[in-house]
Parts: sequence; structure tokens; C-alpha cells
Amino acid sequence: MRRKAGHLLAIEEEILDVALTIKAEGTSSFHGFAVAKLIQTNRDARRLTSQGTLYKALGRLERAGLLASEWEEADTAAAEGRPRRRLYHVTDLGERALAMARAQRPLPEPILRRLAPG
Amino acid sequence: MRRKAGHLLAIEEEILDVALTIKAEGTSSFHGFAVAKLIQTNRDARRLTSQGTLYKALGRLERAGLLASEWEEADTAAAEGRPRRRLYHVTDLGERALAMARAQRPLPEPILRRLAPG
DNA sequence: AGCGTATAGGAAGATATCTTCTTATGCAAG
DNA sequence: CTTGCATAAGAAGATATCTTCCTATACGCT
Repeated sequence: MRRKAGHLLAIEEEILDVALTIKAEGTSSFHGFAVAKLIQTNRDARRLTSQGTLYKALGRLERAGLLASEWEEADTAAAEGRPRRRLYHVTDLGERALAMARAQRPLPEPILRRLAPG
Repeated sequence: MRRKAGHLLAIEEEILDVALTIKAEGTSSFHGFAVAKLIQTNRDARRLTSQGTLYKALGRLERAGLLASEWEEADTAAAEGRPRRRLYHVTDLGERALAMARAQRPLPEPILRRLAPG
């Protein structure tokens, strides 16, 4: 499933989209698992994207600089009795990239280079 | 499967046993997952005790004061890129209880009371 | 001796992230 | 237009802990 040269994959655009929706609702960060559940329930219930696919997409987006992340405070997770989350937020570059993607305009070279594997 | 009055369950004795084996090999603490794997591979491969059973047994042993635990340092887990472990160690009371169990001598009242649910 | 029930056992799932391995697809080059 | 291959998709499993729900059994009592 090769990337159409110059463009974001559907999943990548969806992640950015979900992220900005969450942000608009007042939460500045999001984590992978939450996106997974959102995609599974709200969106395409049929195509329940696997964890593998999702976390790899998150990795690509971060490598390309469209997302940035940091580990959640250990205390926060401990207080809620659950594993630590990796908290992502959309960067300015990410917002611009999403705008371009929505307008179906090809993305600039450097972004594409960093989205590619290796 | 009700407890034979005055005695440790097979699983409980096994946990204490494994814990002391690990300790004898030079590691002062152990975690649930490690015990699970040890029981699955080394010991009864057939009766691969489920996580549920194991963690509940660990809970009983800690409640009874035969084990004590603390969370692993967040940094340690982070450095190795895995979830945090709960590190258990056998208490003096635990060692004594195991000795009694091995000798098939009934355990003292207060321990039994704390092993019981509720 | 038989029976009821408390309680342990086990399956399954939630929580979260990430890796590995295989499969499929769609792009691009011929 | 066909084919090859790069790469994303997905399945599966590893890592770790813990909860809920149902089932089975053995203990203790009549």
C-alpha cells in the first residue's frame, strides 16, 4: 500500500483530524490508545485499524515532525492505576500539513522524506 | 476450591518457593509476570496458571504479610521500554510460613485470617 | 455419606505501547 | 497494460498488572 507520492495516508490524516478535534474540545494532548478507540467506535467500526498500524502511523507522523510527544508523568498514571501513556500533540507543522492535505495539495519535500521509512 | 483449613494453597506455596529460589540466585525481588513465566515453563507446563489466579494469589500473600511489594522505579522501566513492574519480596513471616507449609504444619491463626477473602 | 456453599480457578477483557512477521495493494516503471 | 516491488496493513505476540464474571471443587457440616 505504497504512499501516493506527495500525500498523507488516510490513517495519517485521520489521526491529525482526531487530534485537532480533541484539541478543539479543550484537551491539549492525546494518546494512541484513545485514538484507537475513537477510530474503532466513532468512525469506521468495520475497519478497526489494528494497534500495529496505528502506532506505526504515529511513529511516522512524529518522525516527520507533524506530531511531538512526551511520556506522561509517572505519578499521574500511578494515581489512576494504569500504564503510562505517551502524550502526543500536533505541531504547527502538523496543522499546516493537515490543511494542505485537506486541500489536496501535495506536501513539501522535507516532510515527505521524513514520512518515508528508514 | 476452598482452602484446606490451616494450610497454604499449592499456588501460594509455589509462589513462595519460586521467590526464594530467585532470591537464592541473588536477585532480591521478583515480579508477577516473571513468576507466571517460570510456572508456565519450568514447572507445570500443562497447568499454565492464568494471570487472574496468579495475581489474586499474590494479593492474598501480600495481604497476609508473607510478601511485601513496591512499585519499580519509573526510570528503570522507562529505560528498558516496558511497563512498570510491582516488585515483591518474601518477608520473614513469609519464610517462616513456607517452612511450616513444607513441614505440613498448620499455619498460625492471624496469617490464615488475612489469607481469607474479604 | 451426601450436600450446600464458600472460595479458588480460569477465561476474558481492559489498559497501554511497541515489535515482528506476513500479506496485500496500489504505485510506478517498463 | 502488465508486472514487480516498496511499503502500509494487519495479525499476533511480548510486556505487565489487574478486574470481572462464571464455573468447579473440595471442605465442612448435617
